[in-house]
Amino acid sequence: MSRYNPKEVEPKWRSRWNEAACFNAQTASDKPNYYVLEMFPYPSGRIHIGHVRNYAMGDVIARYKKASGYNVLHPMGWDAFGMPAENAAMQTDSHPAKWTYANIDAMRDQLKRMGLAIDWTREFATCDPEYYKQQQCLFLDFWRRGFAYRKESYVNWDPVDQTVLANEQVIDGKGWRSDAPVERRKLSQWFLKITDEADDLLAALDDGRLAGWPDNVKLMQRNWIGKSKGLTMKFRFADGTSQHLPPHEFEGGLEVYTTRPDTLFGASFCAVAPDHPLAAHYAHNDPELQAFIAESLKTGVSEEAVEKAEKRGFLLPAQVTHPFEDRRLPVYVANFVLMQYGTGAIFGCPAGDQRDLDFAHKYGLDILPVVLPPDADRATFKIDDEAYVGPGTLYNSGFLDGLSIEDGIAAAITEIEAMGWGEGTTQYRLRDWGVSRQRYWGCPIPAIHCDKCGIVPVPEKDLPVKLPEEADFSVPGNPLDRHPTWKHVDCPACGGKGTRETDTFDTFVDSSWYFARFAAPAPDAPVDKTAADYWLPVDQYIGGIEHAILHLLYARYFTRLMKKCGYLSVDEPFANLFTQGMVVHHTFRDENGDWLLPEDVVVEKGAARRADTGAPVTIGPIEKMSKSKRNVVSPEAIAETYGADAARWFMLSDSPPERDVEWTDAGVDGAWRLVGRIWDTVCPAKGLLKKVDLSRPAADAAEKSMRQATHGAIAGVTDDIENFRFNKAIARIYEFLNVLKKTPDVDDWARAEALASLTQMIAPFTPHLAEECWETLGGNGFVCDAPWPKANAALLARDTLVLGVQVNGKRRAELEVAVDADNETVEKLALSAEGVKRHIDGKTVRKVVVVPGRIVNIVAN
RNA sequence: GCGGACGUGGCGGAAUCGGUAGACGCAACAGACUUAAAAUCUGUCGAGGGUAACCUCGUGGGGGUUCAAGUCCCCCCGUCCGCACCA
Repeated sequence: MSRYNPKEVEPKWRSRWNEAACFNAQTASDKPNYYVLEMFPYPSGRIHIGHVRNYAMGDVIARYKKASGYNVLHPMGWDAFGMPAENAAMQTDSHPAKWTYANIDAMRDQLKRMGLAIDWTREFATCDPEYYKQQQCLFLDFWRRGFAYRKESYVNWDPVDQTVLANEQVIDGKGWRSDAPVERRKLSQWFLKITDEADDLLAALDDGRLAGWPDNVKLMQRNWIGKSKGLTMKFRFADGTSQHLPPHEFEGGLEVYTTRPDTLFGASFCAVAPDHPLAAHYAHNDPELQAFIAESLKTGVSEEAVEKAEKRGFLLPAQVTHPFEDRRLPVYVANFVLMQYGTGAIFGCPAGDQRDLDFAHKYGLDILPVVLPPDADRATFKIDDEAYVGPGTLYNSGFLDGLSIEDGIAAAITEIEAMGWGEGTTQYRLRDWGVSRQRYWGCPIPAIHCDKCGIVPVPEKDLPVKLPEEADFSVPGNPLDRHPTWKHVDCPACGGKGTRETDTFDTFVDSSWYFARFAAPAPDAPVDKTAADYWLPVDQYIGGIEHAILHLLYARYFTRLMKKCGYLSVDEPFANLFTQGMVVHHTFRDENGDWLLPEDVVVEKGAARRADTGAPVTIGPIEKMSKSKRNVVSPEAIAETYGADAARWFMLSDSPPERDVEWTDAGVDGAWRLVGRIWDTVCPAKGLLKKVDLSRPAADAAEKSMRQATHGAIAGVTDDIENFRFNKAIARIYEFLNVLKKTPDVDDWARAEALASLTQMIAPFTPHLAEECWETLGGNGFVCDAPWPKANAALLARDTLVLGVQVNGKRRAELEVAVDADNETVEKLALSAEGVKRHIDGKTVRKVVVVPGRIVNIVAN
């Protein structure tokens, strides 16, 4: 028996798969189709062990589905635009394209060495002009149909990266990548009208279209979209307080949005956001107000933590009238009102809203309770420091008195609508998607600015708008904007002088439709419709939970737009979603604060030092592996020593796939031992499949226990793979292997069945080893083409089973009984069992509970 | 603050419907092989007590429902994630 040598075996099978084009998806096939896709990687330079885990999971599914008779599409590509390439260009004085393509070459090579069942013929990078040309086509289509527009707006400006960030890229007031405090700037930006689709994006979360998605992701998206129903109404300005207001902006009054119109009778003030036009109007001649506004805007974005709870306001000269009662309400500028949500103005009901209550306390405003809690006494119920937001009955509320909150809301809306002061409306937290980035390394937005014609689309015949090859990356800012020639072009409409749009797309645009391009590449269109209809939606999408909101929401939105434009027929891109956990590791920094690779650090007794110099090292928190913090573990050393199979096996062992795992070096040995054990088990059976005809019925009925183990394993492993329980599938394979080892004397037929099944079951996990075993056993063709074994139901049934017997809920004995034994027999046997007799001796048996096939419990005292 | 998930041996984790807690792996320990080491193989491995058979305790803490609770209910503690002045 020769020792298994992955260094020889693994490359051999990879080249054989390659020659046979084993994993290329069929364009025409009568098999059912299955599209499995992992979120494509950013080409950061090297793959790390987290990538291995991610792609190994998809590979298990791909190989399992292929063996199960599907025409499988499992493609790979590169999310290749983005800032790191540009930063690298700045630092190394090279070009982002060069850096990116070099990284892609290196990572493709590494991924290929993992033995993934990928159709590499469909590979592309989003920075390929053929891809981004089609993206520009899509955009022109969207623009033409009114899904894209420009608007002047405040943006989140990252002062370090010198770029605009989406709201969702701002975390705690800081840039998601740079960690620098974000500033506000006003720029003219491109937007996609994702809010138009908010309702359908939300509805699909609940109506079964996303039944294959995890609940937590759906919940996050639901919260992100943040739909609320309420009333938009105008509070009329009181006589004599509005004569200086610009009439076109404030005609009819001050517009506010509320979800609680039932509390209108409790209103004691109105407030507008610091950046509301009304505030701006009065600030014009009021330096004090100007200062207040400036202060509020600053804290609003960057230092919310500092003055978190403090509600501050500035009283305006204007007053408004109450819609139902003859009284006036003061109007404030308040730092806790947000311009971006609703109308940027509110009415305050201190009794029913904590913020309003805090504000009322501070400025001495009336606090009139209007909701009486169910068990409260209206004579004594009072609001002190806590607003009442619970259920109850309306009171102190004129025509709403006695109504529930729900009925009160409806009645108030009806009344306001009848008065013509406003109407019931729906609001979303979700805002339109700003897609402009002031960067070089992205897909150019195909538009031309002309003094005469305004903004003109680039004609399709002129696409792609390619990035200029020469660019200056030596200073921050947008290299496209300062390029000497690139942006100067003729206006396609009038032929006069024009300038190109120098913004490029947010890279989330690139990743919003790549799955469609993989499935349906076409030379002259974004997608080939027939192929897209065949493959989409993606049957199984796999990726990190960190993309639960942004990427997944944008991709869902894009799919809807592409459907509206006739490119696709589905509106949901991903039928089933699995969010795998991340591989995490401690971060390490040396005395200078520089990040260190784990392989350069030695940790002993909780203290860390550099492997080379012995200098002390600070152990940082456990974080997701990322290139920037260098807490990455390279799979190369592992693959070099133990082979790709051991690395794959190890990454899928032990931990449930959805959970984060902390990387430890310790366990790889176990995976390597497994590889050796399987090889040692298979080797002595060389050529067995040539001797035995497994298609004929079993030779000997006496081998039932071996066959039961085999078929039990098949059933279990199959079920576990189907349900993404790879760790359990692996545990079952170990169990089966243990059984095989403990039953050396079985006939050839049963042994052949066991070993063939074992080989097939490990094939999705350790594909090279499986092929080598298959060949050794004398199997036909590739094991990856062999049909997945089917568990025989007759062999899963047992004749006897072992029942636990409890006395007063504590296990005292075990019984082996026939599966079909009746309760009386079981009860009799249980009562006479040795361990049981000891515990009921001298007691009276009060009750015997027999749960067939599960347990017996004897109650005695 | 709001919403969600989770808490099981030294470690990762298993336990499908409320039914024998700790499968499987890692680490550790002991033994075999070896001049020796590595590799491999065999065995032990929740805690406490007992020569042993076996007994007691045990799934973050406290209470409850039940013949029976890791699992269900209530309260508390802790960890993680998402959102965070959303009117």
